[in-house]
Amino acid sequence: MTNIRDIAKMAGVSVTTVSRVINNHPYVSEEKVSAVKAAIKKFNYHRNINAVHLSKGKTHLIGVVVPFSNHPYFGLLIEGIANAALDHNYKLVLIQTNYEETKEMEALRMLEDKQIDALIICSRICPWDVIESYSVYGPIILCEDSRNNKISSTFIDHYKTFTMALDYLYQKGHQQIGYTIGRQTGTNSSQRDAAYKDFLISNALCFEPNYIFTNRFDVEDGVNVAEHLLDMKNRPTALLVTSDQVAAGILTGCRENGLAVPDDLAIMSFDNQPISRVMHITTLEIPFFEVGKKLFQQALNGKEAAHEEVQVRLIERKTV
Amino acid sequence: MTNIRDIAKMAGVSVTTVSRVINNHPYVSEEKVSAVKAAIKKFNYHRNINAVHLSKGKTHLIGVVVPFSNHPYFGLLIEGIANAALDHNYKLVLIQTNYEETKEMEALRMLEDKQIDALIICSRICPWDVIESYSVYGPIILCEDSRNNKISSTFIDHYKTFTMALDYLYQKGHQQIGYTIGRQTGTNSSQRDAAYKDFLISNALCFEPNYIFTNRFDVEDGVNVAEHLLDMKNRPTALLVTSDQVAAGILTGCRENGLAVPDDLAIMSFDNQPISRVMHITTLEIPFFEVGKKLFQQALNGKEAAHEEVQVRLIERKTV
DNA sequence: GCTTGCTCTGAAACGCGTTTCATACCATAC
DNA sequence: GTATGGTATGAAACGCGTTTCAGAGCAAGC
Repeated sequence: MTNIRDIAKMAGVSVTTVSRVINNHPYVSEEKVSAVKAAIKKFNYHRNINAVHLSKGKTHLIGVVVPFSNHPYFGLLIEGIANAALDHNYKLVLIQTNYEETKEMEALRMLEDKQIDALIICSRICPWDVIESYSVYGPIILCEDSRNNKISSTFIDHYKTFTMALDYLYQKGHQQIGYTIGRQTGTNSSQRDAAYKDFLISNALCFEPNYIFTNRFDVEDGVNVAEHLLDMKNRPTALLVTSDQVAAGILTGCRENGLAVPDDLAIMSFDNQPISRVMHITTLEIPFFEVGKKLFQQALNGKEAAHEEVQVRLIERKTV
Repeated sequence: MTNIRDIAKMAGVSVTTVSRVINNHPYVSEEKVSAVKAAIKKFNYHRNINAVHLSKGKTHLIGVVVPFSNHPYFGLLIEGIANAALDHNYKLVLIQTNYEETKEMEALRMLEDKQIDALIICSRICPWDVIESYSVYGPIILCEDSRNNKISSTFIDHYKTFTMALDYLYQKGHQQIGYTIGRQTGTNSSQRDAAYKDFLISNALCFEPNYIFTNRFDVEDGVNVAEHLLDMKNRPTALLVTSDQVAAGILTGCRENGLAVPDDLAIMSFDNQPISRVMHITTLEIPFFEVGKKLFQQALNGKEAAHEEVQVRLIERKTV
């Protein structure tokens, strides 16, 4: 393999000059530029990018931590980040954790080792203090409300959003409202839980533990919720569903079992994925591209912790 | 930042010995091992991974080219590859092309620059000869039948599969069979097209150009197909659909418009994604995890071109 | 006529871990 | 008693591009 010194020799210039030509530095005479370019072409020279990385201490690589890649929520988030990265000539290193803490630690260690310039964590398992301790090595951006912490974030205020959605359902006459959620831990979930409980209290409603369906991620989980509903004596009249996929499953399950939507059960969902459009599901739109863009922007700028709130938008369709 | 030489000095050993300790080389005495480990701990030393990459000429990074990240097909493929990568301590660099040739070229150039050890292309736009010309720089693996080329692949024989599916529909009494497909170009599509045309000929059926729906990727495209169908005088009685998402859309569209499935229209789909299970769509299962695993395996082994065929499996449900 | 400041160039230092090669010691093997 | 081979260790070379620093040449400004 030819290296920069070979090219310098061939072109009759110094290594510095070759480097300048490669990096479009202005102060190189035309003749040397063409001599270097000719040599590069002749020997099909390509700089060893790892040497560049070592020398510059940067890799133009940004780590993206997701629990799964095949879930539409994360797929869309990745797509949003990927598109922002494209524009800035950055590449993404995908770190799929399956929610295993060791994998998340590996991602943090990649930041420490300077294998990535920044780290975007779309969903976290590690505790705050661990993540904070790694933030000295480079920007870490989270996708959850971290205003109480020293880590940057692009987030949706799920307390506010959930409250808004619950109020909306309440105004439509619903008093028996339940919700489905993915995992129970995590900032987003606890914000939602808090909003739910506060809503019940301020409207003097009873807490029904079996109105809450946890670990619902997928269409099939949604069908399962619908089947559960059938067996309930005192069924909720409305459900807040934290993913369009789950909502689509519930809707399908209801239809198959003769439960009318929205008359027997109102469904309000999250995300506004294509499936919700097709199935006319009322949903709260998350602007994934905007989120992805902001996450990337923060990863790029780094330095001080910043917090970007993103607003959701209610899209009224036919399930409420 | 402390480097390996600092640690060597602190521990009173040579740089080589430090390197040996880090890499668990056997020939180091216990006392030196502990001295080095102590120094590493004391100074919180972490080796600069970019120096390792430069020195070794490897990055433990594998590039994965996809047109989109948010499509369930690619999401599942990525998930399969990511899981295989996890087991082997490799990381994935996600290169989203949006089917732009320049982006795919960038991925090839990353291989040339040694930024990635291998490249998996899930869907390709560049012509064969271009891809072949880059295969000298490292393993390139494709996700399409490349038995005619010098590039490795894990693939599904779409000619065989399509033929099988068409025969199945024919045996069920269908003579007016159409199909939907994503993009028209590409090996997979032309194999399918060839299978379709051969099927028509060998069964003495007429070619109806408007039985073919191109550029159908998503649920919404599926709904659109259903709406198209309504306007047709001489409607197909069965449709082969190359994605569960599209099939779900068609099914939804049919139901909304009073077209009975399978009586008015039979639907046979591909992938066996969760949505097809929930909606009881008859589909041809693609074993994504197996595909992902094999793709990764080939990327790892590299060297000579190899071809791995993967079989699909018919899953009979309620749409045929 | 002298200062300032831009253009152009290259030697040398820098970023840093791995690997080869040489060497030395000690213990079996014959 | 000598050859053989494993254990243990370090100096130096290697992978390679970027950047700093120093200096030369030339033109515009006062």
